[in-house]
Amino acid sequence: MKSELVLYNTLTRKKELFKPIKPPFVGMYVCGPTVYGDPHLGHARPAITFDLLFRYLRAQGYKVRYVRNITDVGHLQNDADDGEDKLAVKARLENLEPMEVAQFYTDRYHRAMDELNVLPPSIEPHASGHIMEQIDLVQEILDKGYAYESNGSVYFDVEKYAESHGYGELSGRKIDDMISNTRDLDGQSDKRRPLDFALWKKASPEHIMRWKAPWSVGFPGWHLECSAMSVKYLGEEFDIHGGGMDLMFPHHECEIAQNTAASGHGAARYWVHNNMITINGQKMGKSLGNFITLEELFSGNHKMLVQAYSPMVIRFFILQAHYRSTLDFSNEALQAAEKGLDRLIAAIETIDKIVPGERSTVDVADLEKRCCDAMDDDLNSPMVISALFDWVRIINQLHDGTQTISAADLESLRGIVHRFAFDILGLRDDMCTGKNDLVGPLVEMLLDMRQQAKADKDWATSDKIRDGLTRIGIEVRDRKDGYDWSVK
RNA sequence: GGUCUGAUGGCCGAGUGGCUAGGCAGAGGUCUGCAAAACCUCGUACAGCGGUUCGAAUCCGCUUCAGACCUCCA
Repeated sequence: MKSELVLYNTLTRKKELFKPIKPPFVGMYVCGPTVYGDPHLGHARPAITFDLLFRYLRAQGYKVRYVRNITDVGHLQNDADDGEDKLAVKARLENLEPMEVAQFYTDRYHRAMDELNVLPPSIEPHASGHIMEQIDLVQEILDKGYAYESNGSVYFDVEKYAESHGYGELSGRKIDDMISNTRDLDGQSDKRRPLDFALWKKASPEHIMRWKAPWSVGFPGWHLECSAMSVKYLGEEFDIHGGGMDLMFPHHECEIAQNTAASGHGAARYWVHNNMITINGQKMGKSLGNFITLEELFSGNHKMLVQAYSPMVIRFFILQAHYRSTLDFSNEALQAAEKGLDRLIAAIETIDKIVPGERSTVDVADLEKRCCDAMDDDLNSPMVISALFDWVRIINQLHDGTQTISAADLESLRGIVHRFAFDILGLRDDMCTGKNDLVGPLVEMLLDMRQQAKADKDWATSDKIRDGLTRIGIEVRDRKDGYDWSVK
């Protein structure tokens, strides 16, 4: 296993050579969705980013345990006012059991991920199934003196913690700035200081998701689950922690503080953060009302969309940008991605039609090197795609006979392209879905008839067959010595 | 207000001291019965102003603009 992979570590703000704690094993934790709404375009970015990392690590021979949680409890809607749970609010509105809501959206999330060809994680723990672990962690932090109980709730004592540890290191914040910036006049809070965050909240009477703990009947704070579950499944120290950049503060910062308070050190070595998707230059968000769900994207059913975009187009679109850059959404950009993807997939299919020659006029090893180098350089998927496109041209030239390739090189070309396009980038060839055993011979019979018509200069018949096939979604491409066809 | 990013050709998007990113769109050509596809050729893009340098889109400073986080968010 060659490991030249370099990852940008938010913790050090540098690209670092990735060295697992215990090779060949790699532990990776990624913040998953809060299942109180439909999965949207924003969910696709981290899912695909870390799917790419997961796939690449596996391709490198690592045995990866990938943990991605489901948040089905515990994200307070508003720390200051009613302290109600997002899921509970949604449940009351829809008159459903909270778990029913969570299950519904979890299923929809899974379906969308499946369509995007995002591999399921090794473990997908639910916050609601790990209340005990979270209570234990709160107790540990209390025992270490970094938390205090107040009226049935437990808060993390940020200032005390900051005396001996760095709070704000991940997000690059200074505690003094934070103190001077957080002058909330919230007199009702049980918190001693505004910076403190909840580890356990006492449930108000109308709060329906609640568990018994030593301090009160209540529910865990919203940073706790990731601390508890990552350590439970990956150990007190593990390799990679991922998530969206917006989670850097306060979520991940608090996570580090919780782990450090309990065990003396942070849990993750490499913190990897994907950037956001923007719409017209603006972040997509619930409050902005400009978010597009994945289902709307796949169906085209949204006022901002001029057409439907297939899951693979979305995936390809996302992979065409580096994960740490913002990616601006537009119909134009998505349409460009769609056409590019079609051309790429068509070329990959063309590989199988290339007739090998005596010797190669092309350097297949160069493609592999470019792809590997790009992936090793902090998962530079746009560079991988760029290399593949250079080879789209070469593949077409090989097919046309302006270049030649030996049988051995052809086999290795096929292997490299499939490995990077399908196994690592996770693209799926869904262009030949219609090419089954029944349709194929039928189409070819028609096209043979068309060849005969062309030979007879019977253009009327020839065009009738072509137009008819085009109408039902079969594209015919004439060649000097015959034809190619594909299902659009 | 504080902290931090970013500004690349018509659009999307890599790169980051000297050597073509790539895709989409556009122009011309080859091929073709026509068309499509494919292939070939084509764009003097790096927000502005200074500075460092033999040389800067790439480093430094300032200016302008945009965005993110500080509150739930992927």
